[in-house]
Amino acid sequence: MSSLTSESALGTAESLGHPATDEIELAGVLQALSDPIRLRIVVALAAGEELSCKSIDLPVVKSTCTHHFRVLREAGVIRQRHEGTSRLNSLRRADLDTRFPGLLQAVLGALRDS
Amino acid sequence: MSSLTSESALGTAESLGHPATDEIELAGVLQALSDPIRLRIVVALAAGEELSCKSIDLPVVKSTCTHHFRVLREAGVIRQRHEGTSRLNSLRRADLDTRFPGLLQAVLGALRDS
DNA sequence: AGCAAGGTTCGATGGTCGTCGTACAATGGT
DNA sequence: ACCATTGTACGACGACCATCGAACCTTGCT
Repeated sequence: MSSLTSESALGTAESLGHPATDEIELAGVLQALSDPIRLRIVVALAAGEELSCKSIDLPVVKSTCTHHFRVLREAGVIRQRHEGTSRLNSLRRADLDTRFPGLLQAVLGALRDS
Repeated sequence: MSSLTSESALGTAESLGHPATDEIELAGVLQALSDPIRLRIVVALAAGEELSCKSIDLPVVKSTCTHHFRVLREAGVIRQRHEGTSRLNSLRRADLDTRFPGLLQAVLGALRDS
């Protein structure tokens, strides 16, 4: 299912299962973005700053939070890295723009209105 | 679940549960587009012509086909109308562009490469 | 009237998803 | 050393989803 099998996705120092840019799949990204909670996460990250899971307040418990961040990470939407006890998340904006030009911008634009 | 309760969505002459333009929801559209078979349908309709269900050949049986077209219709991605014994489908391109500018174009662009 | 073609409806099935709670792990401060 | 903080892992549960087959409906043709 996951297709996180490439070297670049798993091996390197600090990463935990990020797909390479050219491995990001459209259906996967759309799927990942089709959940309201995950859309909120993306909106929060759209400002550009790295945010810990806890700093985005969501109406779900911790373990569910972990789940949503993992879905976004495995789809290639966000990047996660460890920093002390927390995990910092950021949007893979450049990677997404490379792979699917205009997509993220369109989604964020649609989100700004609502 | 469906939120297809408005007058404009259900009542009129030829329509069967199309959401009004301003009722189209982003998460619903993304969800609808997150299935490979439905993406194939969208690609086929992107040329601009109305197509019957049968004229798009998909690796599923009829009833599954009906299911996918309904998902796309209820999400506001396509429009369906009766014509004789068949049902003609078309992309709601203008409506989607109004509601989520650039989104459809980005998706279609991403699809063209793959 | 009879029939073929194109779609829908319904029930069933197996798989995935979102959610939770509990237990666990890692880090940093006191 | 202890503990609080932050997050993960795992198991469970209910809901939803994609798929199929069979029965049915509608339209158009002969």
